[in-house]
Amino acid sequence: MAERRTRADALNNRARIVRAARELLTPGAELPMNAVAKAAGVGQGTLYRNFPTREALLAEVYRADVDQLVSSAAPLLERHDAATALRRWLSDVADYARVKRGVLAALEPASGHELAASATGTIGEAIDRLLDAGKAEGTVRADVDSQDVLTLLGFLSRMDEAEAAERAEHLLELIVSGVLARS
Amino acid sequence: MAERRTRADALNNRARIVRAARELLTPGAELPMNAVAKAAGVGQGTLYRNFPTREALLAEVYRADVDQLVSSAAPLLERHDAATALRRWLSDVADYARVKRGVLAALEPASGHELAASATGTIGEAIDRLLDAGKAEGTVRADVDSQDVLTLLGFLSRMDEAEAAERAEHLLELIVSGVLARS
DNA sequence: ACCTGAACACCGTTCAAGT
DNA sequence: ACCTGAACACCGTTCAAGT
Repeated sequence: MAERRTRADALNNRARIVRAARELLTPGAELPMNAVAKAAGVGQGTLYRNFPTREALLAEVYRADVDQLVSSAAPLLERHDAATALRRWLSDVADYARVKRGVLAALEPASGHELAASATGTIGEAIDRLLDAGKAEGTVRADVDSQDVLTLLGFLSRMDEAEAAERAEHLLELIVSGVLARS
Repeated sequence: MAERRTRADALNNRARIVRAARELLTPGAELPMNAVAKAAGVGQGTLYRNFPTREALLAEVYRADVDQLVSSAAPLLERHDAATALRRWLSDVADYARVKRGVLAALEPASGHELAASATGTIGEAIDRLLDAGKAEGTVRADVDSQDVLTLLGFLSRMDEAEAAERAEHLLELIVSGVLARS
């Protein structure tokens, strides 16, 4: 079981791919795979071995941001009732998604394929903690799971920029309202 | 203002394009524009003059179906309270969207571009009638409009087949729950 | 007036050949 | 063991040339 040493150039390439992707992701944010490889100065094959799908690449680019969102859930739960904490946390996530388009879409586990490893796990767990607290309070519907919420957030983050600016906040309010229990 | 006569071959081509598109749209339902032109036996230019966007083409393909959905709203409102009518109608639409993927996505007016003419108009009006009846009853949130509902339905209809089969119904229930007023 | 289809400018992805 | 980049098989869209 000796830890296989990864070659230094391989590590280096991976880092450069992630950095290049981050730099290419800005406003309207298309992200052609070929463009990433070129900007990173690697062959397309290298890109694909490191990141078999665009989602895998995006998940890595946004890992730090996502970790921060995940860890912001616990403090909210300490200071507020669960319904409020949930509402605020989702609002934060939506704000974040508005500037960094495609984050949630990358995290949302696309039907067939394996739940994209740790990132999806932890963000799913954060949502579950919020939902569970709300269910214990009786303020969140018992039949809602983190999967539902992630899917709905994924929808919002796929809206194009203009539409999101106008409507995302209001739609999130409707979604939250649907997740909360009738009183 | 004399009505300009359209050439018979042009009318014919348009009809063949629509028919070809309908036949190509089946299960997993990709719809390459080139494939439509080829199947219709016309040049790509002809396709593009008749239907500048894929959405325009889809809207035409599904016009009859959409008309039927639109006209099914009124009878529901006669027989049920508005909340029930809304719920049933949305459920019908979702069922329909599950077999004919992409219908709603075609109708949802994409941010910038002009509301795709009559179809969007009438389906929007059908939703508004349901919502207005609900608002009069006090069972629908006052701040919801048909635009919101169409956007949310559009999301659902863009899920891939496997995910839709598993989750669409439940997600629709959450959405309806969000649209209804707190009691 | 309307049509055709070659042509252009892109994609994502693979894989033989190199080091 | 890892890399490169040419090559393949697609897209959507345009526009010169035809009828």
